[in-house]
Amino acid sequence: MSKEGAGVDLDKSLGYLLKEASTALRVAMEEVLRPLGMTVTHYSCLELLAQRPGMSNSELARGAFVTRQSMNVLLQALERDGYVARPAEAAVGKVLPAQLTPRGRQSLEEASAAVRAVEVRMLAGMTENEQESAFRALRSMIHSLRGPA
Amino acid sequence: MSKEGAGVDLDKSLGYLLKEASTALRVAMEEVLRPLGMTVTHYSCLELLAQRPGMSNSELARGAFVTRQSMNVLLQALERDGYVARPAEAAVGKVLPAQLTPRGRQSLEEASAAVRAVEVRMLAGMTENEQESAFRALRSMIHSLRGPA
DNA sequence: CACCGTATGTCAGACTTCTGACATGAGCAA
DNA sequence: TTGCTCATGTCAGAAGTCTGACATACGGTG
Repeated sequence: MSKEGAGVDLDKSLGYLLKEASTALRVAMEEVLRPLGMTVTHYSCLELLAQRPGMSNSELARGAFVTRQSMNVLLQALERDGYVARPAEAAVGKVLPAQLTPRGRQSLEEASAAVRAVEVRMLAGMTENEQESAFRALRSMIHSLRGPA
Repeated sequence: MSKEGAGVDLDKSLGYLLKEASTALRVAMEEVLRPLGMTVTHYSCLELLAQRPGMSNSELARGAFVTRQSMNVLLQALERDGYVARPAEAAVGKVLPAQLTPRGRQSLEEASAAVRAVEVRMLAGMTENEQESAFRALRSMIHSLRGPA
């Protein structure tokens, strides 16, 4: 186990650290969601629908950071299992607004509590100011990355 | 396109923002790596090997945040294509130390420059102090998430 | 009106990554 | 020594996600 190499500049890369943090968060979420029989994307979809009922498949995909094809697969499963309901036909255009069923809402409740606990744990040891500046830093990175293609 | 809903607290969640930033970074990296015929994991593996020659499959997996099974699949492809070399048998134990071939080193050079440019773009508009505090914040989050299982 | 660009929902196939499992080898303790 | 624990490399199958493609529908401009 060669633990010590050169002064690997990966240790100084904010990009690498960002991926590391994101992975740690995903792993922690998977840990608490697995006992509930839920994946992270699964949960994300339900959470988005709880906060904005009527979102379309494509909107959900953007909100969960996956392609609309992936979200479609998930939505069909969630619909089949009774967590989500969509009209059979679009009232206007092709957009099918999705909604949580009572079962979906109930399932989300446990998951949401578990995920909130993870986020609280993640922020433990950070002051309000530190959280605020981290928030602004992440916003800035996102903006810069998306800007000049 | 209902863009305005309730005051979605996802907009205030550092966890959500973390995932958003990480996704933006991954997308930006994929954009510049695709013309080079490389994926992010592909690049990560080569970069790790450049900085710490002789890393094992399992070590590389941890460094690239994937399972050792996934890294093994990638490593076999990289070996087949001549980017990486591993001894046929372990000198001691089962660990097979991997190394970049000249071709791997050359391929990495272009990729590394492209990725560095992305990171520079990401940090544009942030002062040295802001970067430093973002660094500490991410480190803190990682530590807190991994600590109390 | 017709046209074109954009966005959506969906299907199909391929790729990547994961989980589960097994055998091997190092390290340590009894 | 024997036994136990942990880590590693690897194979096989399952699950998730992606790219590519198509038909459809809206919104603007000619």
